Amino acid sequence: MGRPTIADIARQAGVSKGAVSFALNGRPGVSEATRARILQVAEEMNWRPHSAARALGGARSGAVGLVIARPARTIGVEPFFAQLLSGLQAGLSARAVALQLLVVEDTAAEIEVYRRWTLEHRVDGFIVVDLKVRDERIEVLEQLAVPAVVLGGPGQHGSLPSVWADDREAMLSIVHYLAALGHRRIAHLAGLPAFRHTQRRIRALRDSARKLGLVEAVSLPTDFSDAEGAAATRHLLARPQRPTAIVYDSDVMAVAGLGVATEMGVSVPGELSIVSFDDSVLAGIVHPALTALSRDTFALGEQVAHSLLAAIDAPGTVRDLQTPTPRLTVRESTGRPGPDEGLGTGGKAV
Amino acid sequence: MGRPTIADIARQAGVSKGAVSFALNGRPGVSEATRARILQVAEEMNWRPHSAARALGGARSGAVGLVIARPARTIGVEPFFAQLLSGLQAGLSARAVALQLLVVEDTAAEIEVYRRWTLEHRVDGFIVVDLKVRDERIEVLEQLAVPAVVLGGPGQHGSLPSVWADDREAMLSIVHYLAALGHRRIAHLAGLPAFRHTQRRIRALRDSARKLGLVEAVSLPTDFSDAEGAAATRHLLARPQRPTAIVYDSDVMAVAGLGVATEMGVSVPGELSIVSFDDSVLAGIVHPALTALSRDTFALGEQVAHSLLAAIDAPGTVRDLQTPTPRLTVRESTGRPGPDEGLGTGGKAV
DNA sequence: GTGTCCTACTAAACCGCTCTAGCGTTTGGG
DNA sequence: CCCAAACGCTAGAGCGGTTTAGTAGGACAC
Repeated sequence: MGRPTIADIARQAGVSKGAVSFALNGRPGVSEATRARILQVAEEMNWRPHSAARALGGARSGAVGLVIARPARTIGVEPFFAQLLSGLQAGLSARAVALQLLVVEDTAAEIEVYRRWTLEHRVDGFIVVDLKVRDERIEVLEQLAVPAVVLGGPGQHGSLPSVWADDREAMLSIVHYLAALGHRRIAHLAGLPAFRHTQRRIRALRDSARKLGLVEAVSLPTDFSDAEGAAATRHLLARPQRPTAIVYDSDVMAVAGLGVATEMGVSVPGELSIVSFDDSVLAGIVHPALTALSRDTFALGEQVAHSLLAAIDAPGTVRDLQTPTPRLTVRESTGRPGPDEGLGTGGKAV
Repeated sequence: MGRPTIADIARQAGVSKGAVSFALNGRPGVSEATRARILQVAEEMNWRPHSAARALGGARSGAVGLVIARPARTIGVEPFFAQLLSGLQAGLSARAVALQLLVVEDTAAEIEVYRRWTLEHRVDGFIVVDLKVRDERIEVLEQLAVPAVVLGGPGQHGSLPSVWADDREAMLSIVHYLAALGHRRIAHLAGLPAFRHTQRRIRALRDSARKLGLVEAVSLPTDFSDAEGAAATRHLLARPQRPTAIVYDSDVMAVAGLGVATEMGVSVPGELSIVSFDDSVLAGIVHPALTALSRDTFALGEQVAHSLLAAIDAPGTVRDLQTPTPRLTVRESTGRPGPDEGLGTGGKAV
């Protein structure tokens, strides 16, 4: 005999299939004595529900989907994603829900996967990341009427609930910290300009620069890659009037920038302060260790998982959820600007 | 009406459900004219197969499983896993097979998941990583008679096919390179001693040390974490007779080690050469950039995916597959040992 | 003309589970 | 004491596909 089915259990326990189903799913309709007996037989036969059979009959598929539209080879670079993934896992596996992961090339392909997986009943819901400024995915998901949770808000994501952190407030805390140290020329190596969070950070920097009376506060968009991070840093440091502090939107870029500074003989933090908008082991192990915005990405993933599970259980009832604002972890890469602040004498000071 | 089923298509096209099934799956039993008509109707109705319905009836579930037994929070640290994942994705998505990912705490839990997912028909096969010295997972999978591919060999994985690279040869290439530069005291910060590849690397170092007549060649086991990597490095560098070169089993540890050396005033590569057994962006962006063993982890993932798909299609026919031996990428962290080689004068030389 | 084979298709069983309708028995209220 | 309600359970109809057994009709050989 192959794997046992509820019919086998029913025969063994001397009851009907229906009774077995009730007993195994903890729902009323059987006496406690019968339930116990059925459970014991099921245990003895090492029975497990056949996930496909359960998913048929209109029930849940027991999986949720995460589709990421980025060049496949770049995913490995971002500690952020891996951390998020681990957190999602933790949140989902508590309820024995599986995660279906797919990396695609672009948003069109991503949307196609949303369509397909929904129609195929392959997943019960989706997690949406990398929210764009005008995001077409939102309305597709709304139209498909499939539960979904958006990572990154607030607002601008239609009827879908989101889990978000206050990027604006975080950027302000960085700028205030740098300004307090005496920095007046701050550069910002931003991420992809199409992303909403990139826009929010750029705007926050501009606003606070005006309020604090900074001499310069420029945001340069990049593609998050170490290559562009390094190139932009080189460009900035070669200018006659160079910034005394650079804020990087990802830790990979920050480390790459640190490498460029070292290579160009610009001392950190003596002549240049570096702040990373993302924290990970990476920021802590380089030398000097990077001052970075710490947030618990793992916990974020767990939170997203919980919101999604709630949205699947009771669509329409889940509200947006704000996670704690990332806090600045001061390490060794930031300090007062040198005496020749912003005059660009060529990197030999201190 | 909800989503269309084959019954809807059958009605619309004026044929039976069976005919529709034949037509949609490209199997004989319908005329070309009828097939074309059915396909067109299916297209018009935007029909997609219900994955659960298909998986019932004994067919494939269309997903494969990857279960990783490591502390959840550490996964994010290893670029290796993320790269592997991306490669797996690429290999699987070509055949529209999904990847079910799960991070568990220990091997016992991992085995339980193999059992569960197999009995639940949730996946069609597994990818096994982190092969241990005496690995109990192998026989569990053999007993479950589920297709599986092991990453890391050769040998010692029962009847399961494996995809592997020659760790031994790779380690030899590192040692030869360092010896040729003049190094006689080499330390090796290894990974978890329970892993087979850790053992192979340790043995390779010991063998070549003997053959090349090195003064010292010690392997210290770690847990792959940046913390242990840093601690062990600190310990090594504080010894009176310190090594002139350290080989790290992961890039994260190598970067952490570089940080410690910098902090202790030990110049790299002047007084200490550093080699990482794993390459990733990380190794290239720190300063000095790390000499590292490069292998195409993404391609490795693709290869594993292909082997697994083949094993699912035709169990028992898939052979072990060796991937290209990683090659050393020489960057800036290695050089000739200083004149005070191995005498440990306190890190002020050069 | 009859028997045989093939093609193109239909009808229905089946996969394993869920869920509803229904039925016999016990329990409680008036 | 009788009827109604509650309980504990059974039978069986789906869910959406796949697959097998069976059949009608035409081509062909003898």
